[in-house]
Amino acid sequence: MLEAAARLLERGGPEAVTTNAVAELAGVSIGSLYQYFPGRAAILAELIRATRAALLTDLERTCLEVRTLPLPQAVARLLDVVLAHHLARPARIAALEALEAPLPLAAETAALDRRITGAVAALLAAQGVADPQTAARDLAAITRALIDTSLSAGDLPALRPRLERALHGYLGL
Amino acid sequence: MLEAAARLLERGGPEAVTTNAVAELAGVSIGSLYQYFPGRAAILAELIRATRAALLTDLERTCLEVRTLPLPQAVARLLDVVLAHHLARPARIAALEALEAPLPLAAETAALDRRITGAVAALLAAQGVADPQTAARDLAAITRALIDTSLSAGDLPALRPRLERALHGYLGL
Amino acid sequence: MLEAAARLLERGGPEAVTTNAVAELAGVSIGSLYQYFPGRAAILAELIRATRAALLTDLERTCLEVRTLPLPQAVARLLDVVLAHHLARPARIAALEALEAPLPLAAETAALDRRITGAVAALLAAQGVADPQTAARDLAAITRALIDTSLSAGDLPALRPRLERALHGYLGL
Amino acid sequence: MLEAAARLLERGGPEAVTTNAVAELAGVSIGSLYQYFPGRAAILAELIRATRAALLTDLERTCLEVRTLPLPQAVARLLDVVLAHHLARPARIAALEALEAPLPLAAETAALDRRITGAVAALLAAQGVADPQTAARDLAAITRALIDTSLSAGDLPALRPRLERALHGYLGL
DNA sequence: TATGAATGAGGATTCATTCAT
DNA sequence: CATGAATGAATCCTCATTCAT
Repeated sequence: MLEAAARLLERGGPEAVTTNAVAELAGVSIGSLYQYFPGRAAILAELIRATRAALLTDLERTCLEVRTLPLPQAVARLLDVVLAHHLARPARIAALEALEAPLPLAAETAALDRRITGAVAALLAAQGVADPQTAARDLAAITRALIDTSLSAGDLPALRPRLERALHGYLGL
Repeated sequence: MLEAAARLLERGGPEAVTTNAVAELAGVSIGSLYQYFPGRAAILAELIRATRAALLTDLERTCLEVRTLPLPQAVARLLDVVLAHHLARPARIAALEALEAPLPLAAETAALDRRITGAVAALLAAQGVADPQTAARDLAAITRALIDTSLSAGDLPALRPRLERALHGYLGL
Repeated sequence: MLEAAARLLERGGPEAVTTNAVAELAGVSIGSLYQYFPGRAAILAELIRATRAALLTDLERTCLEVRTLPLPQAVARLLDVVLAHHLARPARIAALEALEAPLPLAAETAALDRRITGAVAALLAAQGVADPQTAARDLAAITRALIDTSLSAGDLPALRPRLERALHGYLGL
Repeated sequence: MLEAAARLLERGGPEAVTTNAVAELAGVSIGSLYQYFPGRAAILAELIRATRAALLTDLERTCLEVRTLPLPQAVARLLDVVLAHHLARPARIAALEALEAPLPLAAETAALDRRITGAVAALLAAQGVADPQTAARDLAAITRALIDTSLSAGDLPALRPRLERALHGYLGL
């Protein structure tokens, strides 16, 4: 059912994710849908949460692994993870991000966000970066933005060096 | 009527922009609304187009003015324009950007986008930047992304130096 | 539309009063129904209110008229009014009364109720009846109850003397 | 399960008595519920029937006991029984009565009703009351009505003398 | 040109009931 | 016998759009 919701979101935006459409595409009845989710909002929320949780898992592990590397290499490794995350299901991630802005993020998802930013911020702090919280947030924003544009322009493969230039510039490397 | 639609969009997101709500807030009848716009989608499209056109006007003029300046100063001047554009009505611009992603951009708006990117690209080309089209697109994406995060984090005033670091880094300055 | 709702209520009880059924029987679209009533509950509430208001009008006038009559005659005149009220649309009144118990009476309807009881209580007080508020309430309850039973037993025409015996007994006449 | 249904009925009215809610509150599965009752309506019907049967048992016994007493005392004894019946679970009885009006009384319940009325009618007939069937019905209606109003007004304790005045008046005592 | 009442397709949600395990 | 996941008809309600005045 989440898979169905994600597919509808990719194809037609948030408005296409109707409870009936999700149920039909998932091959279940609306009744069943409501046995697993309290409502439409919960489906979208869970979609966001699950995606975030997947990224967090990968990112936290990597942050630990690269803690002792020089900053440029550490950044490169984090980029590997994030780019892989987006490349797995490009349209889906983009659509979910567009969804988040207006939505009042569920408590648990907000917590995941804080943990993601926190993990990166800890890494930056250990490397002597000033205001690591803000830096982590900014780097994430830049990364997401360039991935999204490249995605719709179709030149994701060539993005990497441009993205690294921006991030290194931000970090003063 | 566009003003009414914009206000509703800021307050309640896309779902709040119903034809009836727009008509009421604008102080006209729905009948009249449909005499000026063929439908709900057209209102949103025009809202995007008008905002884009305003930015284009400012940017094109500035691009001409800074053509002979060294790149860092030129970038600084363009940033002045873009930041002013966002600061005038922060919530509105953010909401409109969130709106664009799923929407199939109208032909005219797409053309405006191309002119905006083109103007900046011409400037970059004149300064010897490689692949100026892509660079213009990327710089715009970075700028938008950092403005949006800073907006929701509430530290827009302190954004400028961080943003310039990222852009300079991207341009290899 | 209220007429349609009332008819459905008579025939099939509260559960038969669905918004779609009301609209269809009234010969309008559901959309129109929602332009005149904020929701299903409002239709039922208005039905009760209107019926109460009609009774109040008749009863208040009669209370003034009979103020100087001896109590037995006054009671007889009030009974005329109440019986006429029920006989006009017997099933409807009964159904509405069954509806009221669980419903959280709207403020305005509760006010009407108080005015009805108040008018009768004033009359009783003027005649030296003890605890006129409670007496007014009790007399109304007895009257309603006997009308309802007689209605479903089909012997309304013969009810009058029995009803008067009960009321006179209550009042100690 | 009947107990659960009754509790739900008291708390939230007929609409709160959903099959799922009954099953959950009773601590059984819906599947089991449907092994004991053919459907939702049957639960409500049985609730009414059981309550009626309990009253019938008490009333029939009492009718026999008071057969030789003078009418006022006999009435007082019957009132003892009926008032005790309501006072045991005031909200439940009131809710059940509200439920009966629209419902098509099951055959067995209607039979119970006839036996209740019949028992009282026999008593009245033995005391020379005219039209004992109708009288029994009317007395029951008056009693129920005054109990209900007093219940919602919260002055049940003080009801007795008022109720007896009405009943005695009806019976011409 | 302006109005706004009317329309009805479509969306979210509930709940009585079934049936495979 | 018991279970409870699955079903889908039915309900309330919204909102884009039309059209007679």
